[in-house]
Amino acid sequence: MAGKDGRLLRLYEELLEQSGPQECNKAWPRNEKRAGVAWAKPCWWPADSRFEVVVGALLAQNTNWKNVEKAIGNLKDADSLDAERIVSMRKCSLEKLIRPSGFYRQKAKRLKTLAKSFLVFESRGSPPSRDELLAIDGVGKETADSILLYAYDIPHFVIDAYTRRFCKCHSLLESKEYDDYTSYFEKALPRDVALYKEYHALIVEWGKAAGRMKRAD
DNA sequence: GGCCAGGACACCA
DNA sequence: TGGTGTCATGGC
Repeated sequence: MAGKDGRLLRLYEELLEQSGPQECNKAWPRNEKRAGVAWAKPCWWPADSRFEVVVGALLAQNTNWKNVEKAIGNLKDADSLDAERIVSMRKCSLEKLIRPSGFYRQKAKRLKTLAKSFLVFESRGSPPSRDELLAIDGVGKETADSILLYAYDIPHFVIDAYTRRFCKCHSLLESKEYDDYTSYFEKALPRDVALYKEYHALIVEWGKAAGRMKRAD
């Protein structure tokens, strides 16, 4: 572990001890219909398929996860949580289904574009690169890293509002640059998908608990 | 009624 | 390059 930030690892161990593992290692059935990279369901990220992770990553932008769950629930109820269905359905119909997630007009347009790209990645049988994701309208760095880590098991540490808050609270780092956080975490931690998922999940749960405590004051 | 929540992008100086 | 406005719902 030479060269790695011991403090970040110690904080990880503390969170793990306090909250327990957020992500189990159990391999789930490969339930993707199409060819592609093997899909093992991540337990912490609530999704039944790779495409559901992709949809969740986009819909979660600047909104509460409960609103995302409602939108995804609507898609499931309409039997429309499927890339081909989303590509082919009318935009106004998609808007109605994802309305609870907020910014629904913008997200419906972007979701259709993302679903089209998803089909390309699946049909060629290889995961997207980060640059390919970033070239898609509505996919920024956080969304791209969430998709790579949770949908494709590619080690990119996800920097979200909770991660920034965690770094600030523990006086680790404070910056406006996304890449500053990325390089901090990825230099300090061993490059490991399970570790990245678990650490991010623990940070999110830490952030939610901190938020609840703050509101209770 | 106001604030916040697992962002991204366009526009302007 | 940095700041600001826009997109919008739902829970507390």
